[in-house]
Amino acid sequence: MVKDQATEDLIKEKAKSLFFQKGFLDATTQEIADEAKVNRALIHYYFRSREQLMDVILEEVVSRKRERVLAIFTSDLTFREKIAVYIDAIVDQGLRFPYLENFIISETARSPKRVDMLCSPGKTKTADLIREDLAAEIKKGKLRPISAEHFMVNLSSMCNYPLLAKSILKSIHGMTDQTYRKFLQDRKQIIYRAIFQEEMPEVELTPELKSILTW
Amino acid sequence: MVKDQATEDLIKEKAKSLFFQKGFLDATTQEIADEAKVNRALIHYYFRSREQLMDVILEEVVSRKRERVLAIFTSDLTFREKIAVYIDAIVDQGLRFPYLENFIISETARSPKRVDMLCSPGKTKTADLIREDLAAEIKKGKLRPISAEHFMVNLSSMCNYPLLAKSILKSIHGMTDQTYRKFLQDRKQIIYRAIFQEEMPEVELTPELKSILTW
DNA sequence: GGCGTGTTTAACAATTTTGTTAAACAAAAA
DNA sequence: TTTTTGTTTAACAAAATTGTTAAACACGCC
Repeated sequence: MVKDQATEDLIKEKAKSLFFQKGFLDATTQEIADEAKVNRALIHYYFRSREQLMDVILEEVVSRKRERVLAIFTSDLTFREKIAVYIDAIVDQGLRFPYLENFIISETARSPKRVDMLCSPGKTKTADLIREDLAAEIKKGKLRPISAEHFMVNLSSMCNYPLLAKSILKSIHGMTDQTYRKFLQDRKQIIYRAIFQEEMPEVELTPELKSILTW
Repeated sequence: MVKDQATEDLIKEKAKSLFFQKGFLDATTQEIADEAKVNRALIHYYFRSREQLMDVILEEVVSRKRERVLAIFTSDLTFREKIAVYIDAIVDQGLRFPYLENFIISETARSPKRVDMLCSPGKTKTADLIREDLAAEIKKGKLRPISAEHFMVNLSSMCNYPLLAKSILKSIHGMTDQTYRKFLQDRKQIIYRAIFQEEMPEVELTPELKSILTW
């Protein structure tokens, strides 16, 4: 008999749901087991320890995200279309998994080991993916000079921070979940304008790109 | 005999140091006691429970931050000078207390109770502080139209996110602590330019403002 | 059916962590 | 000096949490 992949996946899925959707970033093995309706010892049977379960999940979710970003930036869209799609993808993901980014930030802040796992030297850097496109834009005078690193940090900051600070934002501005979603949707335009000082284009996705971005 | 304020403060200071500077966001009461070189029970004597110690610290640090922001935005600097000073203050604070923002984000994500404590209805919203200035700038055609809320979110995102994602950024770009500090210093200019498309002005602080911002 | 392999469970052990309490202690007040 | 009040400590209790293990179980295969 082979390891029951279904059960293993179930545990992983339920753990993710607790971490990313319900926001129980410090969920115990018991809570995870309850959620998956299995015995707690099963978690140790499949993943050895809580720590390793975290490793697997973090690794999986980050590499998926990397794939998606890679797909966007290696597509044959124009530079500005790529950025528009990137913003759209990141914000949508944040709406669907409200605590994913919090999880990544907390875990990487907690243990440096985790960071190394995610950012090993071989991995492609987003900044490298846009460097040429960016330089071309700047040369054409369509963008103020800026390094690829700072450009990416500006971009991902404006996409991710409002997701991280969700509860604070909601409270300060007295938003409901409804209005918060609306606010984030609006931000897509806002972010694009902050970067390019012009309106965000409508982008027609290729079926291939669409399939990678959908989940 | 009065409660020994010195001891109480010592515990608070050492806890903050663990949380904000050393990054032990989940430090136990024992670790805090060790750091302050006092018996663990003292923490309960002064703060009743770990939870309440957190409350006190979070409340204190956020209200201090609020004071500083308020001082900046109610000063008689020009709008653009205010923004320049704000960027400078937030980034410098992030360099001095690398985990403060992580602490705020984790704690507010963990328990909604904490959020309410920080953002009670009476509190001044930053967005309200800049609304008029912002409208004036826009009317003069010196800035593209944008709501005060989105403007502030853009601004604080670009200031805070690189602090939250410190370990990730360092790892991806192979930065040392040295180069990371440099990167953040450079960002001050970058952020200002991203917002106003022009160089950041040198600002002469009034002694009063300076004293509030220094700590 | 019986055997063997892999899965699942219940029970247990060990550790960590928080919170309480009673007693020791220090210093000011009577 | 004795009392009183507040501070500090050591020891204890309780709860939560992780990890282990041995036994029960399910299922394919001989």
